[in-house]
Amino acid sequence: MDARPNGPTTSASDPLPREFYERDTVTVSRELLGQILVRTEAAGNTAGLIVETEAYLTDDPGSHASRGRTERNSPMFAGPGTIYVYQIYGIHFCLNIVTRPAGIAEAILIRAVEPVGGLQLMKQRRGRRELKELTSGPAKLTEAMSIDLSLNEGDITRPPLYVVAGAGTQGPVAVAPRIGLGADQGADLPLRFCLADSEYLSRPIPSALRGASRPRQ
DNA sequence: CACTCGATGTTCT
DNA sequence: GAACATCGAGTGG
Repeated sequence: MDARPNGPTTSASDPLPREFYERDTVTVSRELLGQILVRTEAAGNTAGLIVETEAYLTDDPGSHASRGRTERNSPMFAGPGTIYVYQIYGIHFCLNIVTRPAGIAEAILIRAVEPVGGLQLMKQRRGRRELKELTSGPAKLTEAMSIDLSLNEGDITRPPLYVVAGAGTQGPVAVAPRIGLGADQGADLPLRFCLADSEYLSRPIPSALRGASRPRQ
């Protein structure tokens, strides 16, 4: 146990606290970049540096909650720090983290991470060796880190799935339209956040949005 | 190398 | 039928 005499007993490897998530969803989406997603389990631990997120907001036609509460999206209404895992196309899983207080359905989709721990395990689960193919997509990272519906409605502030402080955003952050949404789903809203220099993005940042902050290839 | 297409199960749009 | 995705096969520069 921690034996410090006074003050908060937090250290670099402690999960980020609930207060981190209980803020404006766009702010949290940006600030998750550069933090580390950790998955602990008996088979071994895996970890990834968060490099890409997307915000899904209230009255957002792209959100699963845009037409109200259903059995699937109910974790989105369950308060800050709630894990929302959904199955897409019946076969893949995507990881979201809820931000707003209970009753307000906003969440952040984790779209890509950079592998930083448990690489052997990730390669096994993904059936691939190339680092860039392990976690460069929302359903790739859940496969690599063994994230499925068993974690749905869980708590992102404690094991077996949580976030710890990483280096944060050191390089430029790119803001772009979200991926995979139709014209009637807010396809143009700038709610995708990326570490612009990362090699592990799910898709390239649109060239039109990549100017100023890019040093030069 | 870029692009297209079909197939894969579950949920709700 | 389409969806916040991925993979592999096929086609064409």
